[in-house]
This record gives sequence, C-alpha cells and structure tokens, in this order.
Amino acid sequence: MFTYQYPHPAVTVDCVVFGLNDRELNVLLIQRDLEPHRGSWALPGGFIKMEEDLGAAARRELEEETSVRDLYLEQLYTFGAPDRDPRERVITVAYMAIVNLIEHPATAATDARNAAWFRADDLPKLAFDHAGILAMAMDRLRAKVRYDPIVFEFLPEKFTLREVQNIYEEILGMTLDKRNFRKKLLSTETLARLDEVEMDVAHRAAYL
Amino acid sequence: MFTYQYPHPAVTVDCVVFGLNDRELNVLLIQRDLEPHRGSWALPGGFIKMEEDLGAAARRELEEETSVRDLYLEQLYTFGAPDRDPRERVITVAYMAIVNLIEHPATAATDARNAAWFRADDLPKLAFDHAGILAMAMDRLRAKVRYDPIVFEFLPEKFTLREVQNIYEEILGMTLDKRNFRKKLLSTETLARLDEVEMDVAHRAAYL
DNA sequence: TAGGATAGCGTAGATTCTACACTATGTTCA
DNA sequence: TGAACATAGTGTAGAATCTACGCTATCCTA
Repeated sequence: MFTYQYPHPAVTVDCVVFGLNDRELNVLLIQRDLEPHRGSWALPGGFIKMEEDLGAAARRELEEETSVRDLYLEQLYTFGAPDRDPRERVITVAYMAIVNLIEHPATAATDARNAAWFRADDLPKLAFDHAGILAMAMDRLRAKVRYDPIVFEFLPEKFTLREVQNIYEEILGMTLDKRNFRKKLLSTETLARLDEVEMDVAHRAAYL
Repeated sequence: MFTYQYPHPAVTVDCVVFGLNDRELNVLLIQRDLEPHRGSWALPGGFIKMEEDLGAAARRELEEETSVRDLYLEQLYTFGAPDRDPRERVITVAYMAIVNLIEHPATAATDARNAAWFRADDLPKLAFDHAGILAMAMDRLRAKVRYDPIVFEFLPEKFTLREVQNIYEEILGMTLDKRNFRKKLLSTETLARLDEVEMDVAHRAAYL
C-alpha cells in the first residue's frame, strides 16, 4: 500500500497505432481481459511505473499487450475528465504512432485477451473514452499527412505511386488528381524508379 | 492520508501565458513562496483536485496565483520525466494561452510570493523544468502564429498596422516586408479603418 | 522652415496550384 | 489470336499567391 498526504490520480498511457497495408488504414486494438470493460476492445495502454518516463511507459505497455515494438511514438494529448474511468480518477497520456502493418504483426500478451489490427473504417465499440482519443488521433494524422512525408514510414521499400496515392486518399478521405499528385510527390521526395514491375491484373508499375 | 494499492504520481498543471503590450511579448511568471525552489520564478500552476477537469485546474491555479482569468487555455504537452520534481514523481500537464497584457494585470496571490509579467527575451532562471516547457510553448506559438490570426486576441481594440507587424516580428524573430504584410493582413482579416490618429513622434496612423 | 521619421501605396516576375484527356501496355476472354 | 478492358504514364494553360522593391505625403522637432 502507498499513502500520500493528498489524493493522487492514477496515470496511464494509451497508444493509438496506425498501420498501413499498402492500401488500408488500420488501428491496433486489444481486447481487455480485466475489468472494467472486460471483453471490450480498447487502445493498448496501462499504468505507468514510478521510475519510468511517459514515453517509455507507452512503449512498454504496447509491447506487453500487442508485441508491437520499435516504433516512433509521439505524444498526442492528455485526457483527464474526472469520470473517464469508473474505478478511480485516471489521467491518461495518449501517444500515437504509424507503422508498416506487415512488419508489425499483433499478438496478444499480458493483460489482453487478444490483440489485432482493425480497419479504421470498421472499428468495434471501444472501452472508456477511447473512441474520443482515436478521433483526435485521426484528426492529427490527417493534419500531419498534409505537410509531413510520414506515410513512407509505413510503406514497404518498394511501392507504386498508385499505392501511395491510395493511402493518401484513404487517410484524407478525398480523391486526388493523379498527375498533380505524382508531380508533387516526385518534386519533394527522393525516389528511385526501379525496373521491376508488379504482377497481377493491371499491366505494370514502375516501382519508385 | 490517502492510500492506494499501487504507487500514484502527483499530477499538476502549469500555464504558459503570453501577454502582448502593443509591442513586446511577455510571459506571466510567479515567484514561488514554497519549497522546493522557494523564491525562484516559475510558471503558474499547481496540483489538480480529484474531481476537477484538467483545464479547470489550470484556470483555477492561474487565477489563484496571478489573478489572471477569462482566457482561452490550450493544452500544450505533458511533461513526466521521473526526476523533474525533487519531492516525488510529478507529472505536469502544460497549458498555454495568449492574452492582452493590459487587460490582464498580474497580482500575486495564494502560494505565490509575487506574480509579474516578464519580457520574453529577458527572463529569470526558472524552477524545475519550466524553461523547457516555456521553450516548447514558444515554438508552438511561433508555429501557430503563421496560420492563425490569434495575435488579434491580445491586441487592444484599436491598433495600427505597424503595431501588429511589430508583434509578428517579435514572435517570429524576423523582419517582414511592410507592403506585403499589409496586403496579406488586409486580404484575410476584416478590419475597419478609423479616422483617429495616434499622437506622438511619427506623423499619424489610421487605426484599423 | 528645413530636416528627419514614419505611413501609405502598386507592380512585375517567379512560383505554385488546379483542372483536365489521351496514349501505351499488358491482361483476359471469346 | 485478336478484341475488349484496365490501369500506368505523361504536359500544358490559367489562376492564385509570394516576393522583392522605391517613392511621396504628412507630421514632428529643432
């Protein structure tokens, strides 16, 4: 037991991890194995340790619950409504990250019954105020994508311009002009055109 | 005394309040009247109450310590390095705001020996990691000013274009072209030209 | 009343954004 | 094997925006 002269809130970290699979925007969720909201899907996260930095706590909880690691976490916002957790006052520091979904498979671990990637446009109901946290993360992601070439972080090494455009369109929720998009991308990024071509229905795509 | 099954950190809020005086960028600070760092200047802030929202706590602490109230606070970042406070683990949620300095005089109150506005380019040494918090707030302010007309929030009702330009230059730390600046400002803002003129050395200024 | 300080104003060139349509190549299926 | 289909790949013209830049009018002070 730990005693204090004044009341202290609990502090948690929660992670919104976006994963991309050449085409779809996904979000990493866990199925809770503890009360409250046992069985519900939620953002991975948990209580911080006293000697641990906030970012380190986020990374630890994420790995413990989903096995996902080695990513760049960025602080999103801190949520502290007095009644957001039924147990006690819990303040949560939310982090967000973007990864290549293929390189980061999700497997359930400690405190989670299950961990999985969900399509961003088809999510289950979330525990606590996690839907609100996720909504803010989506907003931030959309804003970020407009001036940051972060998208490339979660692309495989080889990709077609069509794929990149699909991703931008998925995130921004709008269609983009093909030529203008290529022009802009090629003017700002350093991409190399490869000889290889993809193999499927369409005829070919020069990998860049 | 309050006891918990697991250790809990303390949670505080801190406020970076920028004030503008037609010309200079100022920051609101308090002189601590309690240990640790007693006598040092610091950002206004303090411990949250258990039934209180984070933003409300920031507003309350700010008013208690400086008498400054009625402002728009925006969450900046949460700082939680394990050793940032010598007493115990303290996580602080930092807020920032911008006000018209004239309309918000600072007067010391609870927990503070003193409260005062300081020029942003001539600040005392700050307690804890408050210098780091302030630096981040400055960055955010600079970024914000570029696309947001927030500056007008802390201007008196009447002002000259020269004054606005001074403020932008002070915040951004660069000189701007007078004609281009006026053009842009007039194209985006709805300002009214007044008949009044200022009274001092220069000849006149049409208030907008 | 002469000199100094600042307000106020417009244009030309460069850059960037947007809208828009056709050809080339490979796949599939009859 | 060739006809129909799907997608990759490419350029230009007009609009809007950004930047650089110098002179005159007015008021104050000495």
